[in-house]
Amino acid sequence: MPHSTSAPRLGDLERVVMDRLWAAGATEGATVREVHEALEQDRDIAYTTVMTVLDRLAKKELVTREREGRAWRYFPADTREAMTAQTMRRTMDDMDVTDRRAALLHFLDGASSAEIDDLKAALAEVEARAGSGEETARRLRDRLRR
Amino acid sequence: MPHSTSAPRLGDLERVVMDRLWAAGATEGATVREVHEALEQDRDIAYTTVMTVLDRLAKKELVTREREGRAWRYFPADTREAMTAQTMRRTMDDMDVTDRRAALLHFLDGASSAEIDDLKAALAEVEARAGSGEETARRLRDRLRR
DNA sequence: AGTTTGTACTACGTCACGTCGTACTACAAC
DNA sequence: GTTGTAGTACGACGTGACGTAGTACAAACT
Repeated sequence: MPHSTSAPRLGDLERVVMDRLWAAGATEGATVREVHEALEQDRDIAYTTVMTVLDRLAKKELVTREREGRAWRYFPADTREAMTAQTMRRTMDDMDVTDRRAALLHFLDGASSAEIDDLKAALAEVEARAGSGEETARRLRDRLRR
Repeated sequence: MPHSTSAPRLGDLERVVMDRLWAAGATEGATVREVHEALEQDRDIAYTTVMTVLDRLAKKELVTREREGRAWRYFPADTREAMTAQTMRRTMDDMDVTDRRAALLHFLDGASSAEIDDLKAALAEVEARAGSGEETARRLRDRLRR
């Protein structure tokens, strides 16, 4: 049996391509040609290489695509922030961390004070939403699961 | 040029081996034999396989080792929690997240309320340490860098 | 001296990724 | 309608990471 790290990770080029899609905007998306033209400014890369990467990203469901004439238009499946958060969460799950408080403490230890402020802001926002009748994405998911 | 995702990731078996080391304890550590005997209970695995994995973990500096007679005794280089936090942090860096608040918000969205409590506890602890004269590891690092 | 214990080094299969080439197809321009 | 020209689909190759292990060889017991 070979290896099989649960979730899909991003390679270097894959990340660069995602960057382009995000730069293009979630609703605009981009075609292979557009991404290729953008990347070509910085590096020497074949059109088909970009195509392959976009294709693999679609298979991993990190991007979606819609027909546009004969071509496909690709869209990021998630925002950069959501994808990042998801990866972070998966890391914690994969590592089988039981003492999450300790893990988070270590995480904060590596954080700048600006980041800690960000975290407090995020926390406050979650609290606020919990206080009002608004349903967070998480709570919605929880509810649907039951 | 092939790919090169900045930081070392753990494969499945590597993680299992780390689990054994952590189970053995950071100060006790374990020899190849010990780890092998433990793993053998659950799966059919060669002694040398364990050795190779431990060797690679050492090269990645995820474990350290000390001579003990002819054998090596291996120790986890970090706690599970520290390593997890480090990986999470690296994820955020790698993903080039500018809007950390949004990322953290998404992270919290995937969190259970127990986890949120953990986070608040961790945050309070950091605050407390900042308030007292105690120096956190981060602040120490910051200071040394300047 | 023979057996055991342990390491070092090499090796092989597979998968993920970066990287393309080629074959084939619609659609447009002549 | 024949010739280009996008575009895609599919396959392929090289390399590094990992899981997996064999072999060779040194040290340590018996």
